[in-house]
Amino acid sequence: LNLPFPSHGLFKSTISGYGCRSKPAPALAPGKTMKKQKRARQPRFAFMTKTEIDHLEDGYRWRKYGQKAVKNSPFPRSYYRCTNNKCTVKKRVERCSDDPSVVITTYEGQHCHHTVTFPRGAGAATLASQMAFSAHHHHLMYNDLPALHSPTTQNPLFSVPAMSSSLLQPLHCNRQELQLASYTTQASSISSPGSVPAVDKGLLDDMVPPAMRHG
DNA sequence: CGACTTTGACCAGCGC
DNA sequence: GCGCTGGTCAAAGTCG
Repeated sequence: LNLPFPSHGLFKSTISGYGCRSKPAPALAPGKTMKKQKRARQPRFAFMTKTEIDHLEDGYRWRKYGQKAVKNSPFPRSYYRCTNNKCTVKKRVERCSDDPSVVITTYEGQHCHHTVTFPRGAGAATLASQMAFSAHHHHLMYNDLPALHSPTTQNPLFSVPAMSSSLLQPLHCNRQELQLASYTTQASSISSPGSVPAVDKGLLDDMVPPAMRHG
């Protein structure tokens, strides 16, 4: 699934000092690793989901590789990597410090494969995956969060003609980069087997790619 | 036993 | 230069 995430002017990539690391260098002492190296930055996008579930199932398998307490937030941030060894996509999951019911998921990179499976059936594509796809489809996600420290973030950033206003609500957190939009969803609608996602069919049809809908 | 999570340590970038 | 912070590693632990 090679989704291009165009770097919109507003979201001009400004990732600097972003952590990178290579394999341990042989010359290093045991237990010591070369932590970071310059690496081509990956496209990033994030979305907020109002849910009690920390780790939303999005059709991919993720392995957690770290968790850190972050400044200005009482909630830890979790780091996940796609378990596909050819896929370098990562995601960070944290809760909004202002609204603990809001989970902020930041994806970095692009999957080089399709979703591994939808355990609850292809028709039960999770809302998270819909969000992720929609991010690309409507170009509405906030790419490269650090770039959002722009004065323009004082106002709502997005108009989303394809989505109902009941699904997309402005959200105001004390973190600048979070003064964006959020999807309001029901956690139960995400995780309940066989339940209908909190989107109407027309919207779902618009959000979920054919490859995710078959079956 | 393999896949996954937890957790402390390590390291680079950045601001002062 | 130093301390803070974020991102990652990797060993140990947990689970099915």
